[in-house]
Amino acid sequence: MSALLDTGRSHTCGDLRLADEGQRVVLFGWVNLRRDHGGRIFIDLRDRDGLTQIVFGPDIDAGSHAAAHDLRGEDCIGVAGTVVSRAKNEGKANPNLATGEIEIEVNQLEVFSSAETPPFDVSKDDRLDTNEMLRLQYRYLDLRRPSLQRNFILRSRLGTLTRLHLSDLGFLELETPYMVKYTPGGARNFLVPSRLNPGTFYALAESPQIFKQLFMVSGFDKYFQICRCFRDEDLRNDRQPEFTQIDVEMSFATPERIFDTIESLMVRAWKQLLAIEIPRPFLRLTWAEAMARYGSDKPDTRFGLEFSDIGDLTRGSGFAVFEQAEVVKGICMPAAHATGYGRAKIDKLTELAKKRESGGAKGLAWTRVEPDLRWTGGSAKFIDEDRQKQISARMGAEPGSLLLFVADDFHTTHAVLNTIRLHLRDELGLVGDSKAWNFLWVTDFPLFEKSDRGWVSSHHPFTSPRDEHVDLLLSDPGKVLAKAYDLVLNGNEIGGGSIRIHRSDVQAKVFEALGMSDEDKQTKFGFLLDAFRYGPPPHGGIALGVDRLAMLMAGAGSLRDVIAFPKTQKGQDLMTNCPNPADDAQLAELFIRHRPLPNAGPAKSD
RNA sequence: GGGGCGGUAGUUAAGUCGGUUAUAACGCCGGCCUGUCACGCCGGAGGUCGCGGGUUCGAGUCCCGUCCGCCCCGCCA
Repeated sequence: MSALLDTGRSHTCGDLRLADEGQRVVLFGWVNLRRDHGGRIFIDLRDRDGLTQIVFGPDIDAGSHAAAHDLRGEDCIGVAGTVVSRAKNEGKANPNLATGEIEIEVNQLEVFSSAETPPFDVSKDDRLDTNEMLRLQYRYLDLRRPSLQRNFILRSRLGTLTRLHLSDLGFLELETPYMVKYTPGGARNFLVPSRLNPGTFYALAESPQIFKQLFMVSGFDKYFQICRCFRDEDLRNDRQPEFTQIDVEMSFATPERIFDTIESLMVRAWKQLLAIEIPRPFLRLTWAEAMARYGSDKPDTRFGLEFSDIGDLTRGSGFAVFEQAEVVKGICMPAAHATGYGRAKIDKLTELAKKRESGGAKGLAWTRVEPDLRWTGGSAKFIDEDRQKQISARMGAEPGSLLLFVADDFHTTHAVLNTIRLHLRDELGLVGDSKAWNFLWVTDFPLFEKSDRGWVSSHHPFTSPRDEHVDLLLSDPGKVLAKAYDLVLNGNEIGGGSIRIHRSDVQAKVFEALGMSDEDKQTKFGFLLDAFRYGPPPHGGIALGVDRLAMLMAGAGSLRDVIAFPKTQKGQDLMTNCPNPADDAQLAELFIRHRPLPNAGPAKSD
């Protein structure tokens, strides 16, 4: 039996202040750091709320003092004692601690459990520089660190606030299945074999998309859910195989009504969780404009270096590189940054521009701008002076500016200049310690994208085209714009959605444009098409990535720092050693035959 | 599927041109210490240099293969 446990905790380790002096308190927590001076032992006691210094001495309580000698880092203990002012107690306040003006003189110590020496230093929290493999293997210890605890406390509050806010606005939180019908196309699914139906599979839901639309058909006109989604694609720093989204759908929606809902949620979250006021309405850019000015559908609008289209000015210049290209665009580096940007750095940029993963330009043209806006160096000798001045003026150049050009097809030019622009952002520290939060709606995405298998949906096949483009669906699918939108924050896509199709004739045309056979439609989405025969309301919605939101709000460097038990880049959980092989009996029950693998073993065996 | 970076003590890292017993800091263990807060002082233990093979008189170092981690491209309706 534990006396202290029965008494109960009176305060957390972040609670106590000078005003509490003289109180008898009970604290529970972990030994963070221990400073043993012989006759005085100081311990920083840690819980998720903070640190409190506790003091042991033979004159305070001989038994506790003796026992404290054997305490070690990460022991879990309970203490009872008196709150005293450090100043009055021949000590000094610690300005680095919220509780730094007081300490607890302990006269009752109980060791709930002692800890082995941890594999890494839990108390050192300033840099999470331990090998991430080890951190993930001992995730429960990693999660004891205050910086990670802060992230998860923030994340928890974001969820609570979202539920409150959307409920206030009249939304219902409804659940949809995670085990759903397998429909190939789109993101790769995780499959779950069905024992009761041998040879068949469920898929783990990659999104609640179709079900939330059916909720609209059912008349639950405002729905939301904070739900998990599963996609069997390769991982990235900001991509995990299972992730959480705030899923929202509204009947009788317009894009503006959805923007209003989401903007109010974001503003409230930033205000309550970060004490930051975000101005409304958020900036809006059409997809075409975003591509033209930034070469990206998720532009970072915290800094300039926007593109200039100079195709019309280079026509007839005689400079083959420019003349033979479909699109000629440039970025103007202001003199302040261009000074000291020497030939070596320009060569590095050229190298970057040529890399396949940057977009693979044939080269990077450049020049410097003179006081009279004429050029020197680089491409100067290929362009006559009149054109030089015109281009300089178009690009907003000043004396000393460095101009960078890419001339290629539409896709390559924009992709490469986008890479260059983001590279310059990081290299020149253009956003640096900026506390800017630039929210942006990107609207009017193309409905379809060209792929090697023909036209495919940019968003998903239930996305509504703009009304005036319905007639183009079959005649000129590439020109059709969608009632689709993304929410972008500082260059990160944090959400996306659309107004959906609710008219079966329009849906039929979209399926046709996508080259889906009648059979295909019926097997994959028959139930949805059926549902739409019974008075579906016009509707639309959006999904926000909770993990990315939490990552940005917390200032975390990786999605893994806001997911409690994340997977590695190979999709493994190093703590539980998952995924792992299933035994033959279970496989037999599922009618799955075990075949020897080419080269692979279990997750990790040593 | 492709490109790049990395793996040395419990942790973080150094390790030159291939050459003596593989270093340092922190942590850990023992001792001393009544005002520290990254406490201090004295002493000590701790290594399959990711793994396998090769070159060499000799490999942490060079070569080949392989595993794992991270970042990026493809992929993510």
